[in-house]
Amino acid sequence: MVKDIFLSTELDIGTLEAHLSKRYSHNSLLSFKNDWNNFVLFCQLHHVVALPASTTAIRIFIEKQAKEKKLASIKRSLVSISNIHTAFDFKDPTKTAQVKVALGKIRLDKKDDNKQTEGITVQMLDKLEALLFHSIELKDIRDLCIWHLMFELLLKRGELRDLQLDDVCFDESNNGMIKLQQCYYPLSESTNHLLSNWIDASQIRNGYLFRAIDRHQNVSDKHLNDSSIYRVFRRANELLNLDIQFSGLSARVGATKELAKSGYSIHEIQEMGRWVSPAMPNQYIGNIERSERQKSRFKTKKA
DNA sequence: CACGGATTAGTGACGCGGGG
DNA sequence: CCCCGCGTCACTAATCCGTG
Repeated sequence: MVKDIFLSTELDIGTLEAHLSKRYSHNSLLSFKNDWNNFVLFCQLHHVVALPASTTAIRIFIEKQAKEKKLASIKRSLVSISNIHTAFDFKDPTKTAQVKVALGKIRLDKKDDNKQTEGITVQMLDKLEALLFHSIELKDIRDLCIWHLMFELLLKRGELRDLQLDDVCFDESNNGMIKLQQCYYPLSESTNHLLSNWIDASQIRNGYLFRAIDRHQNVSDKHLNDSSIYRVFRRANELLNLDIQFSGLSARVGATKELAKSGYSIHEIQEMGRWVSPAMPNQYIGNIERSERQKSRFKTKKA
């Protein structure tokens, strides 16, 4: 019986996908699968039924999970369990008051357990430029361009990865622009220069804008891998000799904070960063805003 | 405007490939 | 045979959007 494989901790993505009514992306399916197998294992250890699971079993499960997992992971595992119950037409055991209360407690305990990516600052970018500006190594030219471009355009990792040479264009005054989602984003003079350097040096004529380079300076024709973009930022860490850890989102986070400091409104930043909602820019600059409010209150008091 | 649900990002392990 | 830069895999965690 098909249900057996759902109770075996050996559920695979294909079987799972076949039983879900909605289509999901690969990563989502991967997560559902892992979460579910994890839950089944728990049920086996405690000799309780996983499908359908009792609401008490779910509660004890998440309370145990909370000891080692982040809140985001627990929330997602509830979603996974919910999905599989729905797929088999069982009543959803995660939607009960008992589970909600337990999750609420966990939420309070883990209020600040999600750490935010470290942002890269203008000063750091300047220093990187000073370090590598005269280098003729292809990799140096590429990475320097990536750091600046991602910062200036608030690019996500995936957006950088998918950029094509055709997305680079020039206005009447020969100023560089990048096309993203049908919009044109102008580049600063210095970033424009770094980009031209890269295009000249790499001799890319078409296709993906940023690509892998092996140590013999051979430029691949495929796009730069997600992991590689992450490594490009970790390289910035090493070059700057910093304690903090950068990641593929560092330019986006750093630029958001920098823009807020320069007086841009949340709405403007949201548009620049192509966020659909202002929630994320709000989160990134939340601390700055609060501290600014504190400062201004201090000023008025003094005056 | 908090939260539920879905997607994307982070990250170590491992392996590849070819010049030294 | 080693090494470097990268791609792939496999997983966890953070981001992000719609909605009520």
